[in-house]
Amino acid sequence: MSESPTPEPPRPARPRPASATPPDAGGTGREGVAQGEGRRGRGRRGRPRRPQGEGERQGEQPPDQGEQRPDQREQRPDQRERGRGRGPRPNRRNQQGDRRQDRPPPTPEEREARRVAREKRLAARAASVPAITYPDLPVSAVKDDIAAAIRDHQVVIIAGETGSGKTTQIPKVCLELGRGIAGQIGHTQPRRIAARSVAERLAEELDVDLGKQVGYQVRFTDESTRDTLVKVMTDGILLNELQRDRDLRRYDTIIIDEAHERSLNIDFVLGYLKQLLPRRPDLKVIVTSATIDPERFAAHFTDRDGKPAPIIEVSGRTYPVEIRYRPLVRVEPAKTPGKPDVETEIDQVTGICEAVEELWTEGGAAERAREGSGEDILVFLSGEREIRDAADALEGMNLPGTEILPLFGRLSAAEQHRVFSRHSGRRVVLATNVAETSLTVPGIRYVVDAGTARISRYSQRTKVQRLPIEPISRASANQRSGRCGRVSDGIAIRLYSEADHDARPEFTDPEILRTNLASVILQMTALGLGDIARFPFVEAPDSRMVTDGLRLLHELHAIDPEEKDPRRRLTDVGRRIARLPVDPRLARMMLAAVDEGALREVMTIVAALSIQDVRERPLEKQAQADQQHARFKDEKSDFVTLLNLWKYLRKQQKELSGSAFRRMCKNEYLYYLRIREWQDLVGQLTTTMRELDLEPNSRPATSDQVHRALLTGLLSQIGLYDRDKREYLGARGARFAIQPGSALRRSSPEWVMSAELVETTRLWARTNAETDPAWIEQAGAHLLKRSYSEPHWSRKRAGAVATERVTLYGVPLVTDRQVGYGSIDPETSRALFIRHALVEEDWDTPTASSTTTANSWPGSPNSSPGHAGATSSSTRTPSSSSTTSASRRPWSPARTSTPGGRRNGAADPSCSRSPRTSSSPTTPTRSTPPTTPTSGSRVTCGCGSPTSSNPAPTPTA
DNA sequence: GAGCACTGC
Repeated sequence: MSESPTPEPPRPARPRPASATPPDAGGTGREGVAQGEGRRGRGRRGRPRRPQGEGERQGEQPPDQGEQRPDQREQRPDQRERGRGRGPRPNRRNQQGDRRQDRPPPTPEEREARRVAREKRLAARAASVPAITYPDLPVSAVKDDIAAAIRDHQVVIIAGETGSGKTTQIPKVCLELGRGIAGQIGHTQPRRIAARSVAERLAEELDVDLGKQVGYQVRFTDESTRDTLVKVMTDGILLNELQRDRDLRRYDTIIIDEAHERSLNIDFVLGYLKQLLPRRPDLKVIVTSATIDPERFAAHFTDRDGKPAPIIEVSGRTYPVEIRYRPLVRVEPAKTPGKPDVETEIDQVTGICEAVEELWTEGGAAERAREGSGEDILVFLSGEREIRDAADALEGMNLPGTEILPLFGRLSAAEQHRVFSRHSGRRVVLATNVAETSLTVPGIRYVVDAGTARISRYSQRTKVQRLPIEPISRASANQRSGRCGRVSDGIAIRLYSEADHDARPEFTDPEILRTNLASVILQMTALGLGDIARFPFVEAPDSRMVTDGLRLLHELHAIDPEEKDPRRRLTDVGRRIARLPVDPRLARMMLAAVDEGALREVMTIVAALSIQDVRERPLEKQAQADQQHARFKDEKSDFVTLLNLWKYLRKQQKELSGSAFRRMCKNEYLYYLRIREWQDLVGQLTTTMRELDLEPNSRPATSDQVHRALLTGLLSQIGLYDRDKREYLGARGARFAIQPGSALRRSSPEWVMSAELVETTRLWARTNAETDPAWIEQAGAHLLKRSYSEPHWSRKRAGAVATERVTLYGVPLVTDRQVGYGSIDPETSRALFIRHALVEEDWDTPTASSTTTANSWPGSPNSSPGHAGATSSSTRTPSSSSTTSASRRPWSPARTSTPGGRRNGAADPSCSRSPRTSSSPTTPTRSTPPTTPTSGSRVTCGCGSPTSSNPAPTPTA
């Protein structure tokens, strides 16, 4: 093991290897973990994993139309050459469109050759269909009904609980119907691990090799080929394929599994399919759901006659579960007869202990447990803290032969894994919602449901994500109690009353009603779907949520809010953000990083922010883990901390063998599989950026470059420290605190930007860095509000001046900057000029070498920065010789001098208004501050570079 | 002085 090394200095310039994927760390990474890991390395039959972005780009065409356009197959030389240059580049999609039109129509011979090839492919696919048998499962009993429904309808809804076998048997019914030949059968799952295991089971039941007739694709892993008949994938993969295959031509059948989960992806796919069906009459869609609410999906997919899609119900193979209500009150008979009984509330922990005790003594349970049959108890709680409290109390009960196990997402892999290990005696597993859908805890006979969960909600008021603890819905309660009826009959105790249960909402709000819609809106705009209000969502989001999504996209420069034509609303930046497989804020950072020359660093940070933290903090060893991780900390930036960690890992990986590296990870509380995912994601982002002709920097970027790029994605997540209240003032009056664990917790710098603001017990900022109001003013120029006070005549500046106040979402960036008032309020300024300069002659006649009104222009280098807060490190160097053409300004004194030299001369190296920001393709400088000169005069900033559209000062860093 | 859960060419 190495001694705490100091993180490396910035990475030296090193040519990038041809493959964008980071070098293999050795090992196959196949250890099973509770969640999240994908099978890596090799397929089951030793087939090498297909590298990302390399080799054939399979399946852009349906198997029966397998011909690929030449422009899709290879990069054309002109595209390759364009890659290095800066400046705007033409949209490739348009080029393809043009090219398609340019292509000469096929000759009859070509057409015939294609027809023959197609028939050959179809015959080969048909011949590859394996023999189909059905195991003894509830769904097998109704397979003929399902087959008939699919044959007769374009859309079929299949409702059935877990254990019915619908997930694995329906693809087989489809194959037997002859589907999967003309196109693939696409089968979506909400989670990667599910996609993989469904494909594995299907391949096993059909007795074929995984990756041949049955394949799967999840992020970073594609175990499917053009010859694959059934492709299982995450719904995100299907969504992403839309970008290249608008009509999903490669599929002849699409199965959307677990639709009741109603994730953002599922809702988007269902809406899209609804629109697609009339264009693809040959396409069959099967939507499967738990038995809750299949009617909603049936009604969504009405046919042309307005008839809802048929629903086929499949019974599940589950055992009866007895529900007992044990509300958290204790009823004692009234002491005086005739008076009502006395109810006293008990706390949740007591309720849990009593419920566990009740189940403990349940008829013969203890005896059965001794015999080794599953008698375990699963307790559902809302979060980590509740789990710890309950665990402490249960441990205190000293139940004989009993193990108490916590289970929540942030637990280390090993800790999560304990619930899958074999054990003797009894177990009480205390879990969050992970155990409701993502993880199946084996051997559960009893459930205790506290009836609450943390639900992610987007706050309309503060535009911030919240995680409030809420009563769960009836559907969720049903799902929880169902977790104990899988191996035998079970008992579920609900720590609330039946009346409480019945009064609860039927379903949890679908994600689309609870989340910021920026990403969905962007994808829809990029796909040319037009008006969001008219998109056929299963449940349409509130228009205010749409407005908020659009607002964020404007903040990111992704859309032009003034463009009325929705097809033209997307900016170049927006089009590129839509291509990048990360959150729009993070994608924005990457594009800004290109201009800053910091793409390599920012890509690493963005990938880290996109995945779960690779740093583990086991419950019992938090101090040791913190100590290990402290080596990487940067005092001013949690982002730099991530870079330090990345550099350390790369260095260790180079020096150690695969197994030694993994040992090191474990010893230093780093999660190997997430590190692999981090590296995979950096590889994927590198590839995608390269496809956009954007290359990473070869020279290491400075911290300022990195943070300026990050800031472009975090403009509404900045904060100004309020010393009195010891908290930060954020956008729209939000007040937040730095989360403990952030390196900035103690230093509390004046200005911070945060990668994530989440409201739990209070509004917390997680992953933060110090920032600079001058940078914010520059990056947020399109969002600033300016106001002016105390206009007066300045003898010294020979012009009207006023005090400027600049705010971003209500956060004061500048409070008392003295600026020229002429362009802001010409009339008042003119009056001041007449009264003071002309009438009172309060004016020094300018000499030939001095300047006049130019200095009083807002944004001219002589206006004081005046940034709020005191720690601004970036005071601009005043440049005394700026000038402007004043002749057209009616309020300016008649005599204006034009000092020679600088004007239109060579660029002043001290000028911060570099061409980078004014001509960059990714940073439109179009902005509409109220201070744009009205007369069209041109402001120069002392070095001759024109800045006519943006009078905001451009500070140096 | 602390955090539900997923997911993308």
